[in-house]
Amino acid sequence: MASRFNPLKADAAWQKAWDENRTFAARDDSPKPKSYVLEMFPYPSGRIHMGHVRNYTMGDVLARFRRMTGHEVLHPMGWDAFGMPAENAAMERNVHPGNWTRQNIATMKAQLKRLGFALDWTRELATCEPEYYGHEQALFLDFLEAGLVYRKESAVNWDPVDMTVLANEQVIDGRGWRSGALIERRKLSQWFLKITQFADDLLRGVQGLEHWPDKVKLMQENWIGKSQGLQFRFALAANEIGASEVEVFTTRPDTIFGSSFVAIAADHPIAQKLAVDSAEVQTFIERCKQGGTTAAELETQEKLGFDTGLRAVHPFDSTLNLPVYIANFVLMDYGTGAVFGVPAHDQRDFEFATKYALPIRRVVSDGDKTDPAFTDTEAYSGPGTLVNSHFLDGMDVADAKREVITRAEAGGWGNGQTVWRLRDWGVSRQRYWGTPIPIIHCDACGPVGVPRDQLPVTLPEDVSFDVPGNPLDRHPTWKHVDCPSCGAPARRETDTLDTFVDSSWYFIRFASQPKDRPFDKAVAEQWLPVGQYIGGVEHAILHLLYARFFTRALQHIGKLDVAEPFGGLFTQGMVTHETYKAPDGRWLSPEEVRSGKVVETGETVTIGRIEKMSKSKKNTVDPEPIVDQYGADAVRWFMLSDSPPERDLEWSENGIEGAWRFVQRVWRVVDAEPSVAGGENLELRKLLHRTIKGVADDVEALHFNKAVAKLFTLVGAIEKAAPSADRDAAARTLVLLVSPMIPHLAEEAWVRLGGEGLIADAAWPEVNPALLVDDEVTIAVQVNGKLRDTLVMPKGAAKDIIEAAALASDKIVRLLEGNMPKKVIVVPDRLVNIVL
RNA sequence: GCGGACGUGGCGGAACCGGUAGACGCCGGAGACUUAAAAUCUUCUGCCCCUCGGGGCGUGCGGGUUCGAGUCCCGCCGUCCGCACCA
Repeated sequence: MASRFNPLKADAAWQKAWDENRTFAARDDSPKPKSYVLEMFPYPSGRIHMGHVRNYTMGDVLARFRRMTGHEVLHPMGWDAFGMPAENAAMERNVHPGNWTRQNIATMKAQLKRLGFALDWTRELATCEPEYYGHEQALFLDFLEAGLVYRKESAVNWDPVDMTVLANEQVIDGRGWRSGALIERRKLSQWFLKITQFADDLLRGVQGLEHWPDKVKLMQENWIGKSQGLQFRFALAANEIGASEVEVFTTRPDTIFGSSFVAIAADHPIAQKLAVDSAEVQTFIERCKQGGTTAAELETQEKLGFDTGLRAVHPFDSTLNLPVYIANFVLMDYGTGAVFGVPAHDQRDFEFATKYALPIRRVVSDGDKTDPAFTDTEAYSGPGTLVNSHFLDGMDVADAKREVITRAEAGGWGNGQTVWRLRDWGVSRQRYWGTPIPIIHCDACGPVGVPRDQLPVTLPEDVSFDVPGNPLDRHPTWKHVDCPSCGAPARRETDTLDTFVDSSWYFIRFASQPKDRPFDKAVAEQWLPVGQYIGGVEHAILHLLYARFFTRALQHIGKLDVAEPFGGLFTQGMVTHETYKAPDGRWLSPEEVRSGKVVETGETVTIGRIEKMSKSKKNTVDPEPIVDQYGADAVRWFMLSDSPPERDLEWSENGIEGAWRFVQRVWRVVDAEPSVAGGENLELRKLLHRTIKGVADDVEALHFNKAVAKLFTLVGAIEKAAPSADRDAAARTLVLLVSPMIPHLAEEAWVRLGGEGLIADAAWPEVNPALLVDDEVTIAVQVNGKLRDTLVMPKGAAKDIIEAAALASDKIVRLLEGNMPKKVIVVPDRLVNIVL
């Protein structure tokens, strides 16, 4: 008798069975080939959202599939548990960040469990626990000892009301996002990690990441931003402030004879010196600092310059003196904070020179124009031959660059130089809810590392958030300690580490978690690198770059012999939903809307763009009630259907309904009475084997939507097939094929079919290659490239036989009207094209 | 501005290496079962002509290469993403 699959009962029962059997616990000592599947661990914000569900479903399918294909799979889960939201909650609701976070973790863990993910919960970790961050502190000290950590004064965004440092994203129109206070630039002593020391390695390493999306690789390359050129000094003509030279960096030393000015940043030391005695300079510098740094503002912002009266002497022609300007477009923190301007060959310089009537001199010919007078309306920055450049004339750009660098080095006034866009990583945060930086400041000894036997430096629990500022800093006792070096009274560092540090090595700790050290080298190396890492593109730059840096830094100090942490990377698309607005302009949630009307008031709703689910637009769908209603399998199936995983998936009621129907269809197929009739069905058997092969290939390539389509086709074919032994076999195999995607139903069906053990431990079905080849093929018959007929022929039929058959077809005979074709093209097993 | 991705029915999307465009799903139409509904099943469903045979058009637009182009080349248009005064 046909029954229905009841996810309410099945989900919980099988989740319990997997738990009790420790089915998904990864064994370090397994002889099987190892496979590490990892999704980016979540921030415990409160509840699981659809983005998590999609992300973890994809990883789960791959993890389960890898298990079926004979791998020992590590598929762990943990919590990126430090960060600002916990402190915000503490301030708003007077709860302790730790309680708030741990409560969220408990909630979200329960939610994840209800989706039946094949996770190794024995390795669960939370970055906010001393068992994790204590080891991070040890790594920090390792890096400190290895010279990879240093302390430097650095400007920060300071909110004077909240008395805290803000990230750039938290500064909106120059004001603190929370307090609304005008933000000050303050200089604070901060800790930095020397990521720039690895800039070249990180850049070169990108090339080797074959299983990363090109897009992400490119973003990393651009972020690292390598520029090669010449750094050199201009001598300055005698002047009142006693500056003798100004150093500039250029990627176009070849154009040196086209330079007509030097420009320095507003905060360049020379500008600062000039400002001391000049109100005019002070005013100009102030003006430069105004104006935002947003894209739109920069686009429209005028190039401003101030002629300092200083004159720079051209290194190759001492009779040539270039005016030195302070300019608002020169950045102090890139290169040397000073540039020389070549208006003919740089658009920005061109605009500046036009505005201040500076000479524009052509030194690179674009092929036909060689005249020094430059009359074009925009700069020419393409390739060409040097002209009007003395000894460089006739060289191409690359040769001229080399020549100038050689001469500069020989003359002792400059050097070939590589400049990076990448900055060292400032990791100090003036916050409570983060990893305490294990440093003690002593007046006599300076900053001293906390002795290893005193780790972890734990966060004090008794803190209050009713006053703005860093609770660690105003804690009555916590920071008062003795210097480990000289014993004098000293102060603890009260800054904590950027949470990106926490996520820079968690994947290593997952692979190996001894109590007494961050990880065991040999064990971690068995699992690493992560075979497949899955997460959102929003982490394409920072997290992935920091994790790559950390791994290389660990390799550098000999702790781990792995260069790249993530062998394969996949960035999945977002889950989106339509947005709705009431007539008064407020956003409406999907539950408030039915058939274009506001449920309560009957007002007409404006349907807006399809956007990423977000609380502010109210277009979120909470996964939990959906799981309640349809079960985990339907939700999982929907997450995999239709949209390619790298693209956005639009949540829809119809979509989840369709997924639910599919789950029940599979159940009905399996639930059918076994055949007693026997008999065979070769077509079905062939389709089955094509599907085994196809689904495996698709899952391996993360093309879940294609795998889903193939499974739909197979289910449809089984439904239509008359009872036979082949049909029974197909139904049984189907259960194996869908088991990575809808594992609860698969377990339930496995029992019903008399399968042994858990299907989670079953092997992926074998493909019979003989069944993948067809002995008959359909051949398209075209006339002048247009399809006119099809023929069914034995596979591998000879060309002349196919041609004869095509020409003999009724339709073709009619179309030919007795004419001879000019040409007949035959592609064996594919098509015939008759050209008239 | 620089860099990148993409553009296929009403919708999400398939289409290996240039070889039958629209698989599969959703929506929609018609029908079966039912007192009725739900569920389920059958069937149709790119557009336009047409007398049932069939014909024409069709992968953002305009060209080109080819026996043959969604796929390759050139030029446009549009959407999205990243970076951004980077010397």
